[in-house]
Amino acid sequence: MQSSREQTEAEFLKSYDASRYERPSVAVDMVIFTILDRPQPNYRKLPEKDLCVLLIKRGGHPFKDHWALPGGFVQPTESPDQAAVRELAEETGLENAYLEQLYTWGDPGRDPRTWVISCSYMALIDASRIKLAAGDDAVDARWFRVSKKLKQEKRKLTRNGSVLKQKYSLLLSSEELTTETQLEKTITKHGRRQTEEEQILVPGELAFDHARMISYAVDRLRNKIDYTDLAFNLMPEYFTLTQLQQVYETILDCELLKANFRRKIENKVVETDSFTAGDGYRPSQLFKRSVGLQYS
Amino acid sequence: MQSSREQTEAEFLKSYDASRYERPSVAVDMVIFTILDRPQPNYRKLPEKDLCVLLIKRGGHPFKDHWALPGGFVQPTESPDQAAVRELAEETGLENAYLEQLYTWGDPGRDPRTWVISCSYMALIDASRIKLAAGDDAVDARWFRVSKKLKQEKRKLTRNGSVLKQKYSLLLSSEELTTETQLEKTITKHGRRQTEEEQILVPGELAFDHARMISYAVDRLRNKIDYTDLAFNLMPEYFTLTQLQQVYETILDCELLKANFRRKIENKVVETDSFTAGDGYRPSQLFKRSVGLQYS
DNA sequence: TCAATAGTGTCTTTGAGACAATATGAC
DNA sequence: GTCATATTGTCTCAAAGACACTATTGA
Repeated sequence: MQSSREQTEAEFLKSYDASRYERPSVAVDMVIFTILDRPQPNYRKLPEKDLCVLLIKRGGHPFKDHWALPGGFVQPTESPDQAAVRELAEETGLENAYLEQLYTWGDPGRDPRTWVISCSYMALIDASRIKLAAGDDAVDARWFRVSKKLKQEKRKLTRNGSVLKQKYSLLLSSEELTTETQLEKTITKHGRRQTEEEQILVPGELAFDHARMISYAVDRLRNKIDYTDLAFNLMPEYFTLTQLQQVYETILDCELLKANFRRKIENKVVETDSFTAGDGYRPSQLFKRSVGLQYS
Repeated sequence: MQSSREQTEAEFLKSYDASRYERPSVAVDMVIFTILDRPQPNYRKLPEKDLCVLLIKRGGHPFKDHWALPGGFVQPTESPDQAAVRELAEETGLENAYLEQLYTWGDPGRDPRTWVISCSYMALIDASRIKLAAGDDAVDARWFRVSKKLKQEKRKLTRNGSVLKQKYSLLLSSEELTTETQLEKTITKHGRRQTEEEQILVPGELAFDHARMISYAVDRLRNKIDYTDLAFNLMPEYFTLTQLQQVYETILDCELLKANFRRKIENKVVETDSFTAGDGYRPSQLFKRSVGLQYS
């Protein structure tokens, strides 16, 4: 195989013409999620949780002073996956967080400078492990609360199928800025075919198409949390079952019944001998993730 | 926003430096699936079904004369998604098949010519609509039967977690060539963290890393067929429930019970007045996909 | 009649969801 | 005791799975 490839170098060089075509820059953009406690005014109450995403304030053009996802260009010596690991480490100092490739975006014109194709990744990190060195390398980095809500839904029958249009509001907020992006998801059934598409109706103040990337990541997280163990990546090593439930509730944006939730996750966790204390109410047992031989 | 971006052109140009970095070529590779009847020797028996993938024989280096996924480079005027639509049309003549982005691969050295990052897509087409104009543009194109099977499984407990190693065999076969690729999937649980990885143990005769792309696509198809309506994209407009069940069985590589299957899909299909005839056994009612307002 | 597939009924088991009841520590 | 949360038990309902039975065609 090797030898036959080197045999006719003329042809090899001919196919090398591909390198004369125009090439895009390829970037990775990191949607880094964590769960943070909301400052709770009422004493001796459980703190509420928020799903948060890490954004940085851009120092240079384009979109100077706008908030954007952390990321960077893929180097010739690394794969996009490796670039994502590197960017995550540079941004948060974490070497081994959960990381998942999401989608590769490349609408012409998504970057006003030049042709850039971007591969988005989702990272899940445990907030207790990270100390946001704000201004790490002279950039502002902040956690923004994320809330994606369905605002409107329209169903229509067409000649040979049907259309479902859903309007969503994606709200990102920190102490410095609150910005809303309005998106429309269109699910079309035409004959046997079903297609799905999400468009930006009203862009917010985020740089590039990063609001859409965040929206996509929220969807993925919501969908996968039910049938995977993704949630544990957002937990500290020891946690109470109520804390775990709060993480599910925050991500799914709905309330769950305690008894049912515990049944559902009972074989994914192991109890420990430790308990919480000093909270003004009954102590709660601490659990760890099960390290057993079940996989999901 | 626009004005502030044009304000300090000096800075704009500075960030434009990104274009001086080395850039990769970006390609799309198409995993085009269909279901084909296996030639059935026994008369008046239902034909068995095979999951098939479209491969083309490469005319040029590298991997000259090896079989490969159809695909091509993304142009500056289009997104990867649009490139996938274009490539699918060029290869099959189909304008509106089901198409889904799968994964973006970019291991350095995956293409011996130069730095190429490739975005893989899965397409599902109804074999009854396609007439493989073999040698369309002077390339051989063939359907290869796909079979991915678990060969071995090892579970091990580690200090702070566990490891599951699964060996798979991916068999691709047509009249011209049968080739096997052996893959190993490693699922590691370490503390709260769960990671998954698939490596090639023994490469087959396919070009580039295309065997891994096919393996990934088969996994995706198997996972999604349970909770989506993907299967209908592989069906003709009118079909019997047994044919639909065969498609599920072929993809999942297991047998299903008729009564249960019918209950599961009864609200996804609509009956018609037509029946099959002349098969040597009881006629079967033909169904269409439901065009109702349910979505999945 | 038989071979082969089409189509339906029902029992059991499993799991999701709803709700109720009891327990415990700080104050 | 009260407040707020922790923890467990049980009932119902729906879906999944297993299995058995009847129906219809061509030969």
